[in-house]
Amino acid sequence: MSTLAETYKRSPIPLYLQVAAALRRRIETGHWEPGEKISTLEELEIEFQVARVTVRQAIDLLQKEGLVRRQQGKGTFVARNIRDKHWLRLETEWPALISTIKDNVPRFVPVKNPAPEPRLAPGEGRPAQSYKFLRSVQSRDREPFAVAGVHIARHVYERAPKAFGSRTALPILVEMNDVAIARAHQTLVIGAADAETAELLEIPLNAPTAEAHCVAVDEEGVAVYVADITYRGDCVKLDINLFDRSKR
Amino acid sequence: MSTLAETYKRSPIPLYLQVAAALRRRIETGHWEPGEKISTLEELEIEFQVARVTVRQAIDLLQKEGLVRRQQGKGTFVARNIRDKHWLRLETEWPALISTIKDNVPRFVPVKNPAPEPRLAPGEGRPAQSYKFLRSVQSRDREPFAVAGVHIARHVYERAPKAFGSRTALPILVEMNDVAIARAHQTLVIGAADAETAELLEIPLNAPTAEAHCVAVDEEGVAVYVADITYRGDCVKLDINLFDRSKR
DNA sequence: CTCAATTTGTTCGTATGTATG
DNA sequence: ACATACATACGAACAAATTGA
Repeated sequence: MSTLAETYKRSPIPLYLQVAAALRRRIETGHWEPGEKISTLEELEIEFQVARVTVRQAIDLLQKEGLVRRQQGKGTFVARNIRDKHWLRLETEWPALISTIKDNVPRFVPVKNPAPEPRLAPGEGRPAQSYKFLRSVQSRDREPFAVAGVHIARHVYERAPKAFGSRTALPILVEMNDVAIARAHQTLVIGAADAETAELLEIPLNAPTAEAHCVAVDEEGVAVYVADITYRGDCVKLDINLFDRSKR
Repeated sequence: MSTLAETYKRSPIPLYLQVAAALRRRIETGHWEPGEKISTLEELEIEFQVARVTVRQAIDLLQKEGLVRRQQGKGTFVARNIRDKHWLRLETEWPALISTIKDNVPRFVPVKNPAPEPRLAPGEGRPAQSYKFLRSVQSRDREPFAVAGVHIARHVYERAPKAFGSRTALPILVEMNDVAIARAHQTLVIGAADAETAELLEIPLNAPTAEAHCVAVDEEGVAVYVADITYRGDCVKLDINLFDRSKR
């Protein structure tokens, strides 16, 4: 028995969209190179076990997206001018992290009242008495790639409110050489865009996202910086250096 | 004008599924606690700007999933027995990584011929002359959470074929104290499950995944271990230690 | 040039799913 | 619960373009 049908049924999403996503992926991963001919309708309808019209509907979508070009009697071909995915590297080491975000220019967006409380997991430090909450959208080439919700301990914020209102917060914190950061860490999970995030990032509702939760703790164990950053899932790439004996 | 409609239109996915996913997420993130009453149909139809029947349809789904319980005349309530999401921590540091995967018991699955060539990005080392390719499913509590495709340099594999056929490869490599690993690194992106992965992981086609690409290089600069591991997106959590002056 | 094989394009009928008011 | 409109999915048949024998 075909287990493919079971896989389809696991999702309530229309068949042609499931097929389209599978084909899109083959193109993105290079399974089919730019300019190359993809499988024929007949091969695809057999492989995916769906009707001819359904495969066509899926390919219609890809054509609208500019991913493929069709030619009657010849076949369907991957477009030649696919811009290779430009990844946004999320840094996993402190100095690199700071230096990459230093020059980001966030667009600050109004905060709905009341401002949310920072979520602090056990071991992420004691909360400060009060926080200033800022919300901003980070863009590159006019395209938004992340929304950040940042809590800054009030006593830290008050020392440079203008700076915090115009630049990303972490580098400012680092430059304050009398606010010593003792520890910083970050967790990362895969999530999905809620309505507000989807609108700010210009992505579909529930599109996959990377949700970073970043906390910096001062020498008294107080969490002076608590950020929740939601990245577009389709552009982030983590590069983790596990081990390097050659340099050390 | 409502920008919500635009957000909906960005996705071809049926409205009630988009709404269902949004509600599901509120429950999973704890926006609505177990046992708590969720918004009324009327509130939801206003918030999401859809017809009442569409909201009902969305909630029907959640009820089938066992996430909510409805009571005529009272409201809809979050189920009390939602098992809290148990995250699978992906380690980002070498010793922790090795020790956590050391005791994993993979289930090896047949490899389709021909075995794929390892993908090596620039800077990831020279390829070995030949590789042995193994494919396995990793599970926890009987639930599969990752599929791994592992390339092991042939000359390394031949020294302990039985071990490589029954345990995870990295710890075996580490134990071979004459095969010196000079560098190891890992990249991580968000992907989507293809048909084969979906079936092995028992998730819907195109469900979000975390795709890890892990490479270990020996002292001659040869990539002796190249793994592509696909994790279920709904269970992985990265914990990245950015900075810790308190211990060092 | 013609013919056949291949491949995409189009249409029809039917059944079911989605969304509204 | 009902009536309505449109979308999704199937199978089948036929049309049109391309290719090579």
